[in-house]
Formats: sequence, C-alpha cells, structure tokens
Amino acid sequence: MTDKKTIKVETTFSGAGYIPNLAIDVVIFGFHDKQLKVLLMKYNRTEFYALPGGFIKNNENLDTAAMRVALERTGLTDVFLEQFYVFGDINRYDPTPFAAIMEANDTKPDKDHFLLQRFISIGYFALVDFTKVTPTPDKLFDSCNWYELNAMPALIQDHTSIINKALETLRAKLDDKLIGFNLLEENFTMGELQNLYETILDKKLLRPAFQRKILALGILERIAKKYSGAAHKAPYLYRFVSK
Amino acid sequence: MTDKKTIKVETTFSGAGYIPNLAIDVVIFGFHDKQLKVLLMKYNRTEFYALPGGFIKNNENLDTAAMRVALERTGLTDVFLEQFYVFGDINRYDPTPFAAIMEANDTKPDKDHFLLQRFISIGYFALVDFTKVTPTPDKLFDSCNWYELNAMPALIQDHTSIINKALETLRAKLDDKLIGFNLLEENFTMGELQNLYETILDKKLLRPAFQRKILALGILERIAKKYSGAAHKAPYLYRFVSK
DNA sequence: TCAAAAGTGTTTAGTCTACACCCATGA
DNA sequence: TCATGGGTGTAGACTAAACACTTTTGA
Repeated sequence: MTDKKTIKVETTFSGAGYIPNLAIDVVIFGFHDKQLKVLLMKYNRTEFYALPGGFIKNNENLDTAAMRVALERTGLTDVFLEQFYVFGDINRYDPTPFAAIMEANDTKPDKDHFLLQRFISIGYFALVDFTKVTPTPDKLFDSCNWYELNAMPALIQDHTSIINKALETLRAKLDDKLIGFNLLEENFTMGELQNLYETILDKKLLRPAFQRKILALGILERIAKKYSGAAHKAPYLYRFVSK
Repeated sequence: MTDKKTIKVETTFSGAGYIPNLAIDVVIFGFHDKQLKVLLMKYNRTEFYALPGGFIKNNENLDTAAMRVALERTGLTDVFLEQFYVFGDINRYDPTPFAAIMEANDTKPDKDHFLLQRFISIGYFALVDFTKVTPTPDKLFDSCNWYELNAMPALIQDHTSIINKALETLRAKLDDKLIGFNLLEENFTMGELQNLYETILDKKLLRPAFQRKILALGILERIAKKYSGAAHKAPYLYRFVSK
C-alpha cells in the first residue's frame, strides 16, 4: 500500500505528471454496528483531518483515478464508485492547511507550489463492505480510520459539506438505483438490509412493507437460514442477483 | 456580446489567466414549436459543430463561469443552470478539430498549446425561455443556432453524448424537481406545459391525470383566461409561484 | 411454554388509470 | 348548433399503510 509508485501526496510532491488545479475527493461509506461511517485521514503531526483524495495523472481516466484513491485507502479493487458533484468555488480552497502540513513535515514550499494553488475538486462516493476494508494510511498520514457521521472531527476546507452532499445523493439514489447492497456483505438478512436503509434515510420503516417492497424488486435470491443462536425464528439469508 | 473581454476562445488565445485542462460545456435547452432544441455553434470556416463552452478563469467560481458562457450565447442573465456530470476520459479529447480550427483561422499553434492539451469538461445544462434568447456567435464562430434534438449535425469530440447525458438528467429531474417551467414563458397554459413534458419524456400523457398532478403540487397560480380566437373553451393561464 | 424476532395475511385507505361528461368558444 | 379543445367527475384497478396473526427458535 505504501509502495512509492502509488503515493500521491508527498511533502516533496511537485505535481509533475498530474493535472494541475484539479483534485478528486472520495467519500468512502461503510456500514457497521448499525451506523453509517466514512473513512477519514489525519495528516502527520497535525490535527488536520480530511477525506481520502488524490490527483489525476496526465494519462489517467477520471474514474480510474477515483478507483485508485479508493484502492489505496481500502485495499479493495472493484469498489462501487459514483461521481456526484464538482466543488469549484474560489473560496473553497484554503492553502494554509497544506502549507502547515508541509511545514510539519519539514518542507518549505514556494508560494506557487502545485499544492498551494486553487483546486477544483471532483467528488466521488464509494460504497464498500466494511468487513473487507483495511484502512490504510501512507507516509503522509498518521491515521486512516472510520468515523460515524455524527462523531466526525472538524475537517479541512469544505470536506464536511462534500460529505453532506454525498449523503444527500446517496439518499436520493437509494430507491431508484439499487446501490445499498454494496454496503453489505455478500449474504445478508432482510433485517440487516432494513437497518441499512433506516440508517441512511434516518427514519423508521415498517417491516412488512419493507420486506414486500424489496422482494418485489425480484433482485434477491433466498439462500439459507441464518441460525444466530438467539431464541427466535431464524431469518433467511439473501444474496443480490442482477439480471 | 462580442466585447473583447468576454471572448473566451480566440485563435490567438494562449490560455493565460485560465485554469488549464479544464473546460465547461453548456447544453442550452429551449422549447419551441413543440420541439426541444439545443443551441449549437459552428466554428469559422470549418464544418465543426460544438456545444457552447468555455474555460474557467483563475479567480472565477465554476457556476459563474457556466453562467458567463450561457450569457454570452443567449444574452440572458439569471438562467436556470445545473451541473450534471464531468467528462474525463483520456480519449474523449481529440486535439485535431482544434488544430484544424486554428489553422482555418490562420494560426499555427505549438504542439503544447493550451487548447491542444487533454481537457476534462464539466457539463452544465441550462433551461431557457426560447422566446427571450438571442443566439449570439462571436469572432470564432460562423453561427450559433437552435437545433432540434433529432436533427443535429455531427458534433466534435463527445459532445453528442454530453447532450444525451444532459437529456437523461433533465428527464430524471423533471418530476422531483420542478424545473420544467424554466423552459416556458412566464405565463403558460396547462396544454403548453403538458406538451413540454410530453416532448421531454417522449411519451403521451393523459390530460386529466396531468392536470391534477400538476395542480396538486400547489405551485401554480391561475392568472386569467387566454382567448386565442379559436373556437373552443379558453384555457387558463398559469404562473409558477414558489413558496 | 414463553418471549422474541421473522415471515405472511388482511383490511383499509389512498392513489392512479381510463373514460365519460360537461363547459366555453367562435364559426 | 356544431366542432374543438379545456376542465372536472367517477368507477374500477392498482398500490401502500397499518395492524394482526402465525411461525420458528432456544431457553
């Protein structure tokens, strides 16, 4: 993961080979303990928290760059990824955190350094199976960890509003597109799926209605019963099957 | 409109003062004669047709840049504008049209000229009142005209698929957001609105159902009757009122 | 046999579809 | 008074909400 070739932000990073003024930020959502979580990075020797992000190589597709960022932080290939908005106000980009980060890592950047310019950022969100993720920092980061949405540290720049916009998009697309399954393990119970929906939409749903609505979509396959050892009827396990 | 300060693409254009590798393309939709139309430009002394587009000034908000492009081509301020997708594949950008355009205008660009680099393009769509628009070319263009969606010339690069994606987004948002009104004049009849919906969605709708659905939204104000001189009941004029 | 959670049935209310009907208008 | 298009009424079909009931599980 910390292979030198894949490190995208180094304090000695000059920006050569990358498109200037353009960044990618990826909101990586996971679901665990009935909570929706996002992956956040903390820069070395600072209190700056940020979304996983990166830049676009001169010869790289946009989606490939986003996938690369997701891979670097989660260890997962083949992640569900979707572009959702571009953040391009002039005043969104404040160079002072980056200047401070570089100084904390003993680098003195020029005033016109690649990283201190204005950046326009393309927002992607990723939906991943929490249990399969290995949160992975690299040289520039003290940590890479999951945070509950309502227990996040302050983030640099407009990253908090990027997360909010991502969540808004996720909510809107949850119903017409069938993307929720990407947040669960391969096999799951109807209760787990309902939990996920309730968490994302932040409201209670009626169990019978939910069960019928989801099954009526005809995209779930009933696998087997899941005996948890608890003293109640064992729920069925389902698996997503696309046609 | 052809004030030198606002010309964004000139054959002598060096790119100075603009963000490199990043463009904006605006799909400007109008509605006329029961047809949905888009505004297209034709480059001087070539057969290259393209979407209205432009670049982002170093100190300009993304939305402002899109609004500027729309203003330059339509003469309208305060246009309904929405960002819908970023087109960022490496192979989407083919420099040969731009090289040919510059040569047709007696300019010989370097191989590493601003305009011949890879571009990532941020797609916006605009909904305008057809009757208020003055299609406006500038020095670089022979023409700026409305085209019906199914009678468009071949477009450079991936502009055709940008239009398709814009149309897709427009269809999807027509129902939940109430953006269709932007394509009509201030006062309109229910029949005109239904025509618009039928054209965009490309299917017939039932008149009674449509009337009730729209009125149930509670966002229309009934103004007066519109006497057209035809031998039938005069329809009401409505006006959009936001709460 | 009991509590808890899963799954299914059923009644009701609400919404949508399709068609019918009535209204206003100018020839 | 007739044809035309606009507006509303309404029966039936379909769908969703709310609640009840049954089933399965381990203690």
